[in-house]
Amino acid sequence: MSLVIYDTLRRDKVAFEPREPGQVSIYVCGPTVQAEAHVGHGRLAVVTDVLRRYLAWSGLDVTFVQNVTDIDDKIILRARREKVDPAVISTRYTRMWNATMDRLGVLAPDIQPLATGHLLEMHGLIAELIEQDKAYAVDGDVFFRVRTFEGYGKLSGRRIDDMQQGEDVVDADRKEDPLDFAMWKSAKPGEPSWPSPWGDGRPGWHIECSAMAAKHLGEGFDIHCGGLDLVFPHHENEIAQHEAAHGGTFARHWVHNGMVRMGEEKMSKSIGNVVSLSEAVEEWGVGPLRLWYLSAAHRSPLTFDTERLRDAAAAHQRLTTFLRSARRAADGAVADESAAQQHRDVFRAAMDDDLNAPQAVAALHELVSAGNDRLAAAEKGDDAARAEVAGLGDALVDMGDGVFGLGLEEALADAAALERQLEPLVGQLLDQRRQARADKDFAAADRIRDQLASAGVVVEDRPDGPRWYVGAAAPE
RNA sequence: GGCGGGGUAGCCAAGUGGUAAGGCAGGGGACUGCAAAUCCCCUAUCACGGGUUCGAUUCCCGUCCCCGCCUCCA
Repeated sequence: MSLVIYDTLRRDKVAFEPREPGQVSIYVCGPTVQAEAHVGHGRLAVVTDVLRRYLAWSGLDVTFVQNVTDIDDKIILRARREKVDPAVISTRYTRMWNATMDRLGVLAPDIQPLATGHLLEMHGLIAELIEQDKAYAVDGDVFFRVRTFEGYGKLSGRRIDDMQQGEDVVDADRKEDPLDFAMWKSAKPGEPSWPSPWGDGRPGWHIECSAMAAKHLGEGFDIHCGGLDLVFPHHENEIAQHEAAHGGTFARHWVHNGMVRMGEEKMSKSIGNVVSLSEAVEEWGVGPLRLWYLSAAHRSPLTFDTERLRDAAAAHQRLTTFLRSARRAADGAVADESAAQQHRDVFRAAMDDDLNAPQAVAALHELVSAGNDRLAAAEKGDDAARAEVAGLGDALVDMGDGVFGLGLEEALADAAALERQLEPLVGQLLDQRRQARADKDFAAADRIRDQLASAGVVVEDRPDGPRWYVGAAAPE
């Protein structure tokens, strides 16, 4: 493992050094469960999933924590609109989030802590900060005294005095300083609240992550992930809360993913240009969608549009087609592990270099090119070629599915199940077609082929006879 | 205004001080009854202007343009 990764705090690529050799702890800021996940959330999910898979693939033992923010202004607003309890909203969207993640092929977190389940931990942290005079309570609200933390701004590269203060600072009348932020918000009529030493209320947004990350991963855990748009103020405040209270280092590495754009704009709920993640998975399929996510470096912006998704789908098909051909041509041959060594090395080098997914995907394509080159020989029964093709296919699955979660093997298995069902029907049609071709009635033969194609059955005429399979339905 | 990230072929996108991966699309050829799959071949003076250097797309300075954060946001 010699991963080098860009660390937002140090503003540079740095060698990844886990706190404990061989073990990695990752905390990811999860969703505020107030609406369906959109394609932007999917990027966070895939980037962190690939990071996690890659570390595990490299032999490390990964503990992955992603929280759920289940209490917040927007949840309350939505509940009020729908005239239901806020917990109904948070429960609904937590379930939807998890279901969508599952369909996206994202591994479930080892721990998925809820904000409302960690109020005691938050209270402890807040009390500690008050004790140290780094926070103060005013009429049931508790604010963090930003100017007492000298490291404030180190993550986002801001100097406190440069910060522009908008005219509409929330709670300006009660804050000592407009920069201060709420850790505990006093109960408002009609809002859910919990008891606390400072009166009934609910937690501020930032406190939950400080408290839950420390509780589940301990101080100085390895990697904190989130969207680039959370750097300030959310992550900055997480650091301030933890480090002001305990000293030390909150997280060793900060990894942020870039935004998804629609055209030239960020995809964002407030702009209202969001595309539902579950609909995107439905429309494009897991593999193509994930390949699209991996088509740009993880910090770069990535644009969502039909043409790019189509490109990704075509590229994905190239991988699947090779795997199908390789499996068939290998015909049970013992894989030649060395066949893919070079491609594994390139893949690993690319991933080690700041998770350079575009380059790693290129390595997969080069593997496919090498495999395609040997396919003809393998199909003719050349034993060495069969072993090579088998080895390349295995390596493609190992990297493409194991690290990138492309679901290549699964797609083939799904197709195979359909093929078994369709066998009698397709067999009969192909018999008719064989007869038509023998009679030189190519119009009839082509009609049959077209009919099968419209049902997703692809027919290829080979020197040794027709071959067919259920192809991925190409989205239009 | 402050901070940060970018401008590479028709599109997407890596990358390097010694004339630039990969995918998609396109063109030509092989194979095919025609296709499909596959193979071979073709398609970039790296935003602009200076500078450093034997040599810069890659380093430095400037200019133009784009995007993100600075308020909720993955």
